[in-house]
Amino acid sequence: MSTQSDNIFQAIISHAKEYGFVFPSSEIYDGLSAVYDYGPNGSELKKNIRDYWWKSMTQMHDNIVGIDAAIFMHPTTWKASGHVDNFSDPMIDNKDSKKRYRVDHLIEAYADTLPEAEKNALIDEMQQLEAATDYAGLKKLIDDHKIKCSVSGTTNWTEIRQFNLMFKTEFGAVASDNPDDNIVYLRPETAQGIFVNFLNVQKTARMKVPFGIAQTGKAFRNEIVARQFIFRMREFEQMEMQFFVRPGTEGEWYKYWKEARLQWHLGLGINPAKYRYHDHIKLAHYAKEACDIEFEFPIGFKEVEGIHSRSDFDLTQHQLYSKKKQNYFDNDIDPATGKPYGNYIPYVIETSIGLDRMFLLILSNSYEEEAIPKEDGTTDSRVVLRIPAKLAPNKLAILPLTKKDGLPEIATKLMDECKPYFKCFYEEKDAIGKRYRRQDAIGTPFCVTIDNQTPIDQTVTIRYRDTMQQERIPISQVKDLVLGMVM
RNA sequence: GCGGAAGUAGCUCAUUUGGUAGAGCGGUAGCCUUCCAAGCUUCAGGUGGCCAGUUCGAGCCUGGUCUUCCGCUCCA
Repeated sequence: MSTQSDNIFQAIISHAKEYGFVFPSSEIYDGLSAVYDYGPNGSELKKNIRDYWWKSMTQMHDNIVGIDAAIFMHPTTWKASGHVDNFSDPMIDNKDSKKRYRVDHLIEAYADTLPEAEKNALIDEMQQLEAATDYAGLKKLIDDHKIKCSVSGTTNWTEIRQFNLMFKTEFGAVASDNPDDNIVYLRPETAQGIFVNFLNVQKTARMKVPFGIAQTGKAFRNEIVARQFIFRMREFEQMEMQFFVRPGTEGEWYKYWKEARLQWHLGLGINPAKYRYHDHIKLAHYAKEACDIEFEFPIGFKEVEGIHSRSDFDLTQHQLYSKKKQNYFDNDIDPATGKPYGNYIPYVIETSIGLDRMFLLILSNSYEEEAIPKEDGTTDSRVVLRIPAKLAPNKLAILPLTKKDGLPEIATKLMDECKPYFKCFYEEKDAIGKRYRRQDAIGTPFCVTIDNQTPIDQTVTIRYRDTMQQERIPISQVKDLVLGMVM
């Protein structure tokens, strides 16, 4: 990361706070690590992004429907999904070098130095201990083999501790004798709320494969390192769509959604050169094929969205753990046999985008510090957020040039006319130039100014944020003109 | 978690060796202004991150603590 892009990132964070987009959580108590709050402009922008996604999924696809599942889920959900076992890595620290290791990495690195037979025996033993979550046994394994820290060269280890990905809490007001009875997790992904409702949705909405279920909502993960502003948060919001397909067709649907999702991003008018795919080589336990859509943030190319071919892993797991059939009966005729495709567990293509990351993407892509040459030879500066008009917190600022001569009355009338259709901002104080700059700073795409000519011929000037150009139009056309640009 | 740096007004920063804090910008209210951060005036805003210690006296010295930033470590 260069110093310059680092400075831009810092400037964006400051700007976000100063103009009411993003505040550090609980700031008066010195903040809470990796948690942030969205302010007045931020919550509008975030909502607009969410709505834009939701509409593109559910309204623009007649084979995708939405749900809103609870954050709390039955704890067995997370055993079935693999989150309980696969995402709690045991860790160990060397007391001399202060280095922290994942226990499996430490033992595997040591095993690589051994002859083949000894190596395999050691790995086997480790895996059995891991499966039994026998931390004492793993520690003994490290001690018995005198495994050293590569930095300090000593065997002075702490006890093995578990790193928990999921937040745990207690369910029910009455304590149980067995504390495990009451544990629920805050969901680490929204996807499982879709999977456990697969048949409910399919039957009640009368959906036929291929079809999708969309959902937006909060998810929670204990990150090891909490940095990089809202890019990596402990509480964050996902926008996910799980698309259920006939087995054997998952390859073509994976390709379809991989392409469709990038087009969604480009449809916002963002420079294609700032995007790239990152295909996964090493796949998660549930994945068949997977890629990320990465965006060039000021901190480098980072993942915004993932497209995963999850096979029938999740539904099969839930069938296993719940003992409830998750079959779908496909009445369509298979041309190969002349008979219906019949019963099967559908395969799933997942598209999963981080709403907060998308927010940061829009902010990063929009932020610009501009130098403007003035007529007298000096230069002016402005900070402008070139937020796509359809996502901007405010669509239109209505500005009477002065507070006199009946101009505020005309402006208020225009405000009342436009308000039901899109978010407007009214301001009559300070010089017009200052008001324009304030709107630039929060990304308002259009300003109209009511001046002394307005009462005479019912025209106003409309000023465009990106070019700073203005033109004179009839006041009666303002609403439809803006509406046409923001829909 | 480890190492380094930094915490003074909403923001950016001053306050020469210890003597109870200032400026610019921003905000507020008004005047004047007919289109890009203009001018004049008004007002508000800080127990100097927090807690101890040294001292007659601490924003400044000492210790602790918290937070943030940078680097390392980890990352489905």
